[in-house]
Amino acid sequence: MMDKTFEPAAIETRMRALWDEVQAFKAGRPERLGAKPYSIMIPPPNVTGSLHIGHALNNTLQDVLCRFERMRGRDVLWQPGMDHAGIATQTVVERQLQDRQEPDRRTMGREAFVERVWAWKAESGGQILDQLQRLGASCDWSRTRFTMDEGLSEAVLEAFVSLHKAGLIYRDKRLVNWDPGLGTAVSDIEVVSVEMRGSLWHFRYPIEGEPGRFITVATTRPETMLGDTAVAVHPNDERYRDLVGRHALLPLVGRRIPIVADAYSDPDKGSGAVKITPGHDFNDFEVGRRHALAVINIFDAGARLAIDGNTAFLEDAAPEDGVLALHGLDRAEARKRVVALMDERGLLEKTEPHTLMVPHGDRSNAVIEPWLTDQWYVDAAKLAGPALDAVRDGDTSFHPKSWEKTYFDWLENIQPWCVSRQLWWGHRIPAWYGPDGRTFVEKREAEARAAAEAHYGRAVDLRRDEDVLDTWFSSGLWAFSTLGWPHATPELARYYPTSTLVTGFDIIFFWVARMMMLSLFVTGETPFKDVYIHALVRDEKGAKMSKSKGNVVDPLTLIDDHGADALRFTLAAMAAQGRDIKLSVARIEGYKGFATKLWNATRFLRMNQCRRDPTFEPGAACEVLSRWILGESSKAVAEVTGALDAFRFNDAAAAAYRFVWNVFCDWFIELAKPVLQGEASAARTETRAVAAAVLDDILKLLHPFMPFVTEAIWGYGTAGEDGEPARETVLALALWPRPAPPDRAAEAEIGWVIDLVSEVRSFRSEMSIGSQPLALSLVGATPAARARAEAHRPMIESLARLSRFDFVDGAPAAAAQLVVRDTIAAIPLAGLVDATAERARLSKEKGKLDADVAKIETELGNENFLKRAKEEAIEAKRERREDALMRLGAVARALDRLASIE
RNA sequence: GGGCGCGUAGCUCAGCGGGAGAGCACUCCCUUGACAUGGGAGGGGUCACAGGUUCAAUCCCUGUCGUGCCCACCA
Repeated sequence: MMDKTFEPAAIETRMRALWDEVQAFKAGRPERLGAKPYSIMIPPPNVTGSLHIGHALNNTLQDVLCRFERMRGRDVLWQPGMDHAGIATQTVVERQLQDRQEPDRRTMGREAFVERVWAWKAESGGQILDQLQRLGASCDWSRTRFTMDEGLSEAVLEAFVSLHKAGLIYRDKRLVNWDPGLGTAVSDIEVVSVEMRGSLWHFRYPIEGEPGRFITVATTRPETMLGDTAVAVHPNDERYRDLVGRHALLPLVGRRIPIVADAYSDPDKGSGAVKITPGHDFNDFEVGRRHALAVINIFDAGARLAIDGNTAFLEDAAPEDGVLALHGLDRAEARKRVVALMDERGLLEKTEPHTLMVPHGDRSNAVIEPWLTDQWYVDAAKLAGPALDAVRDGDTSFHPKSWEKTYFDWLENIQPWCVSRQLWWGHRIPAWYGPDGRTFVEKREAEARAAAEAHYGRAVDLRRDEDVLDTWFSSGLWAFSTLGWPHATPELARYYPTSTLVTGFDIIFFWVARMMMLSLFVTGETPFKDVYIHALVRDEKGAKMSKSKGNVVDPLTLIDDHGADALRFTLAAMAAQGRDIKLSVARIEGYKGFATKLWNATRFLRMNQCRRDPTFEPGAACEVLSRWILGESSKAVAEVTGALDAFRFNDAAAAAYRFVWNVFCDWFIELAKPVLQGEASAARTETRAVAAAVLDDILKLLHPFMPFVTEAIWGYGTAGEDGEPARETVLALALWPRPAPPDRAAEAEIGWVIDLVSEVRSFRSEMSIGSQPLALSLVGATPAARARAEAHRPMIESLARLSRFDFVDGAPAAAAQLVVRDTIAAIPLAGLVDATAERARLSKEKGKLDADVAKIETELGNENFLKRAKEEAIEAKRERREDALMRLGAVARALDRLASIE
């Protein structure tokens, strides 16, 4: 027997053990090898990660799909795993070394440090996988992969080498986004612009050969002037026309720099003349290229001034006293000093307050410095073509479709992807350099040696590239590397391309687009058929939740407090929202109530011997109530199925909720009580079986959303009572119900009963009658109506709380009259309410009906409406008019009768 | 500067061409043997604003206002 109260925590632990025991989530179960595969690759969480609310949403939706497809009989692979998260993990371990006052990474050396990271992973990495299981994620946990494990590392090497051989990966020296905090290059999408308040300094640069004449340039970054190699003005700018081709003398540095005409310069900005620093500004770099300007790097890897002994800086320069003393200063300090020096020399024209967008590293939050270095790049523009075509041609579809525009816009304007990182934790780039700097890219050192030997004609010493790859490079291979690629495994053949990718829009660029590009290049196939993009869970201000802001809602706490099922149901029900979800705890509480409701309804059915009957055939049900609830159940099955097929998680959840609570519990169980609690009869036997059968369908419908409570109620492995057969399988592997056609006659009949009961309840409440029993008479009922009333008499008497229920020919005097479809029900007023109250009630109803009828009449009187509207629309309107008129007539007659009594 | 959203009941949000919905909150009634984590009945909305298309607009189009996000190389 079930526990009296619903305790999610206990159930969750037990069900996890059960699924584990029967290996419910294992892909490739022998009995399903003939079935169509369905596969989802989990967006691999960071190994350093712990479950946040975004993961909870993302994985709930994936789990809903996987459980749904599994119950439809598909062979489901939900591939789990983790990402090595280069920067995040290296940072965590470095911090740990610092906290424990151990030698830092440079002191311990690369090999020891990497070993240390592995040790950290073994000890405290990957807690998130257990947390996902607490959420109920039905991944095939036996297949868990890690981007740094052996197989995936091989895939990375293979992909890198073949991209290189195809000329799609190359090494280049150009400006990169340098993160001085982390000491590594990052890609452009890892840079976020932050609005900051700063100043705009106007500097005077003396014109060569014309003492006393200056050209004024405005800058937000005074310290970079040390690296200036030109001043640019617009070709059409009259003010400066005579200066083009001449030179300015860079103050403090004494460098002679040309004044060039370039359309990049905007006459309306600042002074119209702009200082050009090709070494530390992306635009200036381009200007420099057009005018063959020198590129001077004035910073070291930590963005400190590196000018002393800097040959590029010192060439053709004669730094003033004190300038070389700035060597080693941080950017911010250098800025102050440069401004002060310029001011002292009377070369600071003015300083204006200015707001500007400053690039920051998304991980480190350090100000990014454009810096000239050698890095590895992926030729993304070339890879983008097939990735664009795949979506344009519909091989891959986004849901909602509107995200395709975002995807197209980005790929159409894509820049080379910088994939090298100056870190130690990650996939080391398989490139070796010969004595002359020649590069050999091979999967293994031995192959590189062989290639080098072939090239040089002798064995030479090779030096391996120090850098590792961007974490997103290995994530980009995830769709197939997890299945064993580059080996032709049976899993690869069976589950790739995958079915659906579920992710948030914030990683369309980072991950989705790159998986598309890399998968298409490597496998020639689009990695997934459908991409479902869900909302981001944000805080109440619409900001991303983050630990540093302290605005996170911990899903594990929510699970502790309300149960995983309630959290999951809430997330699924809210999945429709556009781009923001503001999670409401009240809503979660509400859905916990839903799980409790299901629990208690089940208890009631068990108490009333509603057992599954294997011989029961739903199609052969005789009772109207049976046929009705079976029809309603079918409707719910169709709704939930259709909604899930279309990724409308919220509609699916709402349809299931409505059916279970508002139809099954509120009406079916209540209507069935007289039979269930009555004497033995064929009707009782049938009702019990029907109740059990519909409950089974309910458990199935809800299982994708609330796996724990439904599996617990399903009761696999627990003894059936009173000869009830034991379950053949766990619910997770049971088959999804198939809808049957609804029974219109039963629908009309039970609908009438429900309306009658509702009318009586409404009357009782409006008239403040309380709970005392009422006498009710059907007035002038047709034989059919009479038969119907008789058939359901026990239900009606019990739900409407009637002391008497009979039939009369004419309306009794001093009685309230209720209109129920085509029937009038009369309740004697004597001793209950006075005629005034009843007249008020009827008048109110009449008012509503009058307004309704008037509105419909107007529409039906409109010729254009009749001429142009759809047939169904007109017909529906006519039906509404008939119904309203009928009710209005009854109400009017009742009012007349009241008047005649008084 | 471009792009994409959103403005619907007190709150959080669904709906998106033909009768305005849910959860929570609120009011009233009900401890009837599944559930008071409950049951029943209610109140509450010119669906941001202004035009337009249509027989018909919360829903489609245009604009305005408010609000949020993404992208962008501006001194």
